Amino acid sequence: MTNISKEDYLSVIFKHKDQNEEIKATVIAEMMNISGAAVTDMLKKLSKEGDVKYEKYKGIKLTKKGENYARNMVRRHRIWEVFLHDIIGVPWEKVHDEAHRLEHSASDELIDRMEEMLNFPEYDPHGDPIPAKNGMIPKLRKHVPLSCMKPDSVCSVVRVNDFHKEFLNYISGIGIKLNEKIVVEEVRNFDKSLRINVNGSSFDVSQKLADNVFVEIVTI
Amino acid sequence: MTNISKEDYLSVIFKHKDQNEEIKATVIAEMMNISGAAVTDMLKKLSKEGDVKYEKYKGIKLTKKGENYARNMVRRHRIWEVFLHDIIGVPWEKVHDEAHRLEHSASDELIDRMEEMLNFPEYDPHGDPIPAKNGMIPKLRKHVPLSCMKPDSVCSVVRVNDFHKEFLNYISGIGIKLNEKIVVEEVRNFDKSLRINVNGSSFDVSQKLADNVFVEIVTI
DNA sequence: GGCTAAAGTTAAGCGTGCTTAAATATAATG
DNA sequence: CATTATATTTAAGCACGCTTAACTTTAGCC
Repeated sequence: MTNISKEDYLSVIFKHKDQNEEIKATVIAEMMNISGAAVTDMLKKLSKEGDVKYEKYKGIKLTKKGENYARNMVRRHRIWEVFLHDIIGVPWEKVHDEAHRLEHSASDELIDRMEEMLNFPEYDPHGDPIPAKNGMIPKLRKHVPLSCMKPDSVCSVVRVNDFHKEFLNYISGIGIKLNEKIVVEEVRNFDKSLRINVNGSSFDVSQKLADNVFVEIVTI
Repeated sequence: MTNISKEDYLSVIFKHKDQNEEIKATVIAEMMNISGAAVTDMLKKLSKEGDVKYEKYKGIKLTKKGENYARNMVRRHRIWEVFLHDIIGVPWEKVHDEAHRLEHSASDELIDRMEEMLNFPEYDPHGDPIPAKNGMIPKLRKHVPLSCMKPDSVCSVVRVNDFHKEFLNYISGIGIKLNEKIVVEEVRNFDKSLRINVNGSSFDVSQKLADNVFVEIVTI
């Protein structure tokens, strides 16, 4: 098993933990765009190497070892993201893919040096927390999807999902960025679309969009 | 054939051109630390893809296509080297390996952006020329190995070979760096070792070392 | 020119990470 | 609880980039 594949599998399993309880093989396959058979295959190898605890038809769980490995990969990825974004000026929507390619290649030494240059950032450009070298993961401010907000409330962007490039491109185009203030002007019940005001300009956004922007409530 | 392997083969062939005429399969094998059989194998594939002109037992030559590909890889590598060295502060002797891992992963866009940040450098940290986006390769100043210098002559470092980490580490330890002035104080005929003065301090260096430091003559 | 050493090639095989198709286990539903 | 749908696993096979061992060509030397 080459490291890059292993790293990708472990990262996917690790990142999923934030959201649900135990990841399904199907989900891994989907996230990585590979067949289910490939997942079963790799799980056996990862299990043999002690990175996941895995029993046929039962469940998939990172071992302590696997979790450490994965957390470090997420760390590497997110430090690259900040570096690319803040230092090199790579635009929001391109940061993820670029970082994904680079995260496997840099030495830990280089990652640490970049982290230092960046002054030990706690969050990546999408608002996701960056695990520290010692394993600590910064807490996120309490946040809800923008789609939950009521009319005439005000909120501030804490995190955005980075699954979809077009989405990131679009929202950055209308001025949404981390810590940006959003005023919810109107919520339409029939389709849950919202009229929001960002930095003085108003835009209509779908519920789907609002589902993927997470905000801290400023005024209800 | 995955890109990374192809890229390595083409780079090795390309870089060799500076020195000799036509590269031998044995040399490729040595440089890449693989068997001769693997080289033959890959040459067939590269030939089929039109990157090298290759005839059994005859010779190995890059096609125009292969040369463009290779030149771009060398470009990528050397821009990474400058970036790592100048921006991130990676020490001289670690720059090559780190860049080698990264050169396969970055997008061309990122490379261009880094080049711009660096103000379109012409030489990498070892003094090797960086091919421009349009394919132009900066000329090197006229230079000779330090080992050719006569006693009481003065020279300036133009380029160093970057094959060996310990070597780079050692020479940087005694103050040798690009454009540094070196005064040759003494040359011993029996072993061709030299006593040189760098930045006020004197050191004895072997011929072997001096063979790998290339200098421009200031005073004969 | 003939012989040997060196260089290069072929053949067979291996580990990796996939694939598809078929088999089997689990979950969901009436 | 039986049946169907879904999830997972197995089996067979493939492309890749290697390896070693055996073979062939070329180059160097007398």
